[in-house]
Amino acid sequence: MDKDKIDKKDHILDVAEKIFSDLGFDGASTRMISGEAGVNMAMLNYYFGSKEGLFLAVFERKISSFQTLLQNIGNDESMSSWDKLAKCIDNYVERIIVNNCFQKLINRELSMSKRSELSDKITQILMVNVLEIKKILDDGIKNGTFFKDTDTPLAIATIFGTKNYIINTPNISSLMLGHDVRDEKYLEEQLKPRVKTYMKRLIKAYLVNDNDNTK
Amino acid sequence: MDKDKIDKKDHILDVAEKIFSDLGFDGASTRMISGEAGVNMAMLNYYFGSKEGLFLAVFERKISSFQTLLQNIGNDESMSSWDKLAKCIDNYVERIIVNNCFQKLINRELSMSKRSELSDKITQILMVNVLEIKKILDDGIKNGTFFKDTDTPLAIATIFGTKNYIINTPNISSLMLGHDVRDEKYLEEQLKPRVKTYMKRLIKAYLVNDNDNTK
DNA sequence: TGCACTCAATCAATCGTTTGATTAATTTTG
DNA sequence: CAAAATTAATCAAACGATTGATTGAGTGCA
Repeated sequence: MDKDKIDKKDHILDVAEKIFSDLGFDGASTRMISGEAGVNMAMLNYYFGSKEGLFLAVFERKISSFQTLLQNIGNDESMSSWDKLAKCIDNYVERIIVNNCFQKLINRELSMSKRSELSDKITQILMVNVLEIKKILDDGIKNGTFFKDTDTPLAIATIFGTKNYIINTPNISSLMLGHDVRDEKYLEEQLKPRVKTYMKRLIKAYLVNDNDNTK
Repeated sequence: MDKDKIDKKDHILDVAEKIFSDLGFDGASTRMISGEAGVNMAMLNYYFGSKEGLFLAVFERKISSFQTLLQNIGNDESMSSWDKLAKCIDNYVERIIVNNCFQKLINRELSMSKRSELSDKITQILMVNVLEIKKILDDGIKNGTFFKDTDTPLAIATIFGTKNYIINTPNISSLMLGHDVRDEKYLEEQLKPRVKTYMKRLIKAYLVNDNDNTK
């Protein structure tokens, strides 16, 4: 039946996403993916044409779900600049667990030196998030809520970069934290609230500081 | 002569570093490296044991000088905790931006979770640097210089993560900053001092804050 | 029968590594 | 000192394994 075919393709994409995320494009083999997915190896080429076609299919599926997710970021006029930013941070940290293996894929692709159509597409989509936060920061500086000499681009790099570091280098962050950051229970119950608290305190100390912050 | 042998090994390491950085560990082949370096393929195994051994040799050469630098800072009794940390940040920013293509490689390999042998060794080497900074932070907390409720592991994640984000996602950070972060002149003359200033101000605001920082 | 799907078997290419022979350099020995 | 013995360095060739991809025979359903 048609639905079964779609389910099977989707299942292959699920497995491929995981394996590509763990091992990279070169490190992942088509045999491994087909074996893990429980399908014949020839199915990958039959469905997706090639290994690269499979990789692109994984990406496009994720990106389309990303785009709809981004649409419900609204601008609440009743909130202060800081409350908006705090809510952004909370929401952002909240989402790191759901897509964390895909996040690794995205960052690895973006770090490749060659400029591809794919990385341009990813950049464009991620910039929506970035610009959302940038707008909040700029507004807050304009209305005097935030430190006027704030380095906005670097502050954004800190928010995204800190999270990326924890997720993308799990070996190191696990050693630092004393727990396996890949353990979902620990992630949900301990690390998530901890990162939220830390990130807001860090950013607030930098942005909303009324003593001498110039040296 | 002995010096020639060292020069040849060094030349191989130079070439290997470039190719590994461009293509990743899996993407780079031993044939490509030996061909580019103008040596017989067997020499790689003769000198470095294996492809992985070659990679680790490249890696250790890169990081060893930074490691001793960090240790010298940490062991300097004449500096305050904050001055030590500030110097670490300065040196770190100074260093990574020069070697940014290799840094990207390291992060790519680390983000692949399953390759046990290689990533474990990289982790082990990088942890020396992490622990050096952790020691400075812990000392500063103990002697009252730093905020007592500092989340040390996450603060470290911020230092490393912010820098990683800037250089690993050059497309995005270039758009944010309004300049191409891959332009070496801009990197050297503008971005580097800017990141140093920002990073120290950010960390200081978080660590050395005497007003209410608990909410 | 016709069509979409599935499979084991196999393809050529490339991978990292090993081998055995050869040359260059060094040390030991008479 | 010179010949001999030993070690180190280098090379072309080939190793077995694995890679992504293809084949052609078969499957079951419409």
